[in-house]
Amino acid sequence: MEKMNLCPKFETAFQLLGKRWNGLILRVLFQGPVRFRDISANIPSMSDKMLVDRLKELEIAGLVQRTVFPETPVRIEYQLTDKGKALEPALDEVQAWAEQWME
Amino acid sequence: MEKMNLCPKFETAFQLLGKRWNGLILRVLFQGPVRFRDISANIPSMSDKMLVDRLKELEIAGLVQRTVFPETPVRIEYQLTDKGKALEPALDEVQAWAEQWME
DNA sequence: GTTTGTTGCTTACCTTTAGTAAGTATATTA
DNA sequence: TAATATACTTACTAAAGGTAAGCAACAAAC
Repeated sequence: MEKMNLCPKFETAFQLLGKRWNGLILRVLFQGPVRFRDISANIPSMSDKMLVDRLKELEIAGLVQRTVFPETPVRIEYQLTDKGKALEPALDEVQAWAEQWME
Repeated sequence: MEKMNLCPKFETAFQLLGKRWNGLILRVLFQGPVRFRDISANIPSMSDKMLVDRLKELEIAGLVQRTVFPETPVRIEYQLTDKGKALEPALDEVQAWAEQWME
C-alpha cells in the first residue's frame, strides 16, 4: 500500500473535535453568544463538570472566547472565535451525514 | 435563548466520529480496501488493541466491512460501506479547517 | 524438526479520563 | 430566614485508554 504522509494537524483537529461533547457544544455556540446554562440546558445528558472542562479546553485551543460581565449574579458569555466559526461547514457536513445515514 | 430541538442522530454521529482514532482510521480507509497492518502502519501512535476495538465498533455501526481471505497467513481486508464512504465530504471539511487554522 | 516469521488479534495489567452527586461563593428576592 | 440563581469545585467511582506480552495458524528456512 502507498504510504500516506501523516497529517498531525488533522490528528490534532480530530482529537479536539472528536472528544466527547465538543461537537455538541460547538453546535450550540453557532447560535451566537450563549451562557453556561444555555449550553447545559441544550445538552441535558452532559454534566456541569464536563461542560466546564470542555469550555476550558476549547478556550485554550482558541475556538471559544469567554467574557465576564460583573453583574449580580455574574453573567458569563461564551462565543466562538473566527477559528471556531470556521468549523461550521465541517459540522454541517457531519449533521447532513447523520440525518441521511443514522438509524 | 431559543430552545433548540435536540438531535440524537447528530449526537450519536459525533460520539462515533469523535471517539479517539476513528477519524484517522476512516481517513486511511478512504484509500480503498486495506489490511490491519496498513492501518496500524499509518497511525503509529495507536496500539493494536485500540485498532481492533475501533474496527469492531465501526463494523457494528455499519461503516466498515470486514472480509476474511483464508490464505496463509490469513488475509483480512477492511473497506468502507456506502454509509462509511458518505462521510468523506465531512472529513474533507475537517481536514481543510485543520490545514487553515491549526498551529 | 526446531526455529523463525507472518498475520490478526487476546489477555492481563495499570493509568488516565469520564461521569455522578454534592457542595461553594456571591447576591437578590419573598 | 429561606429560597433562588449563577458558574463553577470537590471528592469519589466507573469506564475507557494505553502498554507489553502472548497466541494460533500455518509456511519456509535452517
